[in-house]
Amino acid sequence: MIRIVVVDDHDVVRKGVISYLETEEHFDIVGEASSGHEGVITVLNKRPDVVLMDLMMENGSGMEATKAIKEALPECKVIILTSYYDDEQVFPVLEAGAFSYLLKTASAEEIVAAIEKAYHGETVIEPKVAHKVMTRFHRKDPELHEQLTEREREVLICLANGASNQEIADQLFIGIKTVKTHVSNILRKLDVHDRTQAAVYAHRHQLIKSS
Amino acid sequence: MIRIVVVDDHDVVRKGVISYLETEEHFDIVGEASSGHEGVITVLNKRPDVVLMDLMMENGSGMEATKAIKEALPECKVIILTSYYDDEQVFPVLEAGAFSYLLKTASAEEIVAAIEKAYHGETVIEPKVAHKVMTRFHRKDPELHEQLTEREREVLICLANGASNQEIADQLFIGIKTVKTHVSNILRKLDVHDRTQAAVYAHRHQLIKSS
DNA sequence: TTTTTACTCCGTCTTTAGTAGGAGGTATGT
DNA sequence: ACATACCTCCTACTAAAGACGGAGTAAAAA
Repeated sequence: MIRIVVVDDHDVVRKGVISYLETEEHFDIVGEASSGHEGVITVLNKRPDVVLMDLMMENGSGMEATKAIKEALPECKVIILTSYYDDEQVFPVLEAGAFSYLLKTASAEEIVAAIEKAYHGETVIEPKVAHKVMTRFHRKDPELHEQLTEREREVLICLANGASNQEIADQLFIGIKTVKTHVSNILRKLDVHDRTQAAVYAHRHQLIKSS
Repeated sequence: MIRIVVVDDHDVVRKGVISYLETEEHFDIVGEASSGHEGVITVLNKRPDVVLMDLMMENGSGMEATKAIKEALPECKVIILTSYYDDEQVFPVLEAGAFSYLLKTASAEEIVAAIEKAYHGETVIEPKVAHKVMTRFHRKDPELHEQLTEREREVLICLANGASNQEIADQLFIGIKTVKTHVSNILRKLDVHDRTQAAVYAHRHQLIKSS
């Protein structure tokens, strides 16, 4: 089952796409949203495998939503489904983390195929823009946590098990001040704003086994 | 591969048990410790499937360690391997979360079998005490998070995605004071001390998909 | 109807977390 | 000899989290 969320502010389009996708037995539409902001919340709660995202929406752009989703759920594939081809939009949204880029003129079969391919890690780009893209997006960004030192990794593991700074200090036999230094460095390197997000990061990236 | 940690303050016993267990190809001794306190840390970091735990240890009892492990990693099976049969000890340690209870007089084959059974969810209790136990430990404790209200669950999901109180307030369209109230109630109901532990709880119990 | 539960919000207080910047020690490699 | 990276600890500050107690509302259950 491929878990899917559809984000489009045009109700008719959204409902239509959904009802069609539902005819596919191995698709599971776990959520829908009518704005980028709603979309992010829905995606965070439902944690789908694939997101179908409209680029041009009234309140809250699909681009920002894509960026937010990509940051929070790097494994989640966002497929941009846009009304028209715009050179200005393509690259920013791909940089934002979009996985595939389709036009709404695509056939239903093409969209189904794109979802399946995305699920298996294969990108589909509209032919018109494909060649412009192929060159630039084969660099996978290095996992952020690879920047961490050994000690920082140890601290992160304790932190991600729910330990307070004082408890980490006790477990690693260092001062709480030192722990704070490490934590600050971890937060900076992982690009998160507090320890809870760092703990979430650790669990999402399986630095900690979750079950 | 069954991942195992051995905790025993008697070096000879510990080393002996380990070297025997290592002859089993499908066993992976991922850690060892010589005290309950060390044991907890090792288990949290290594996250084994099964823990062999001595009950009577000098510094830090196996009972407290068992309790700590069970709280942090409910899926981790702790097998108590004790020197003698003591009515006073059996029930507390089983209540603390021990999964099986063996005497050190057990044969190596019995221990191996107990590990394999524990891994597959089957409890082994020393015959002498088995009948006393069978009656009392078939109640599975209710998942703590079932006590949460709908709203609290929503808050927990946001929290476990790394949101601050203010961000939760914005997402749910309520005041930050209200969020604080909910968070306090969540912490109490989940029996944790801060939001990071609550986030960890949510990920461990799969209230949030972790990947 | 009364009671209970859930959700909302408030003020006050204490503790913890996190930032910023500096600083000394120890490796390690250039 | 020098530079770099890491680990350690420090002070001082600000912001956030959390505890505690109180309180109003609405809906559901007794």
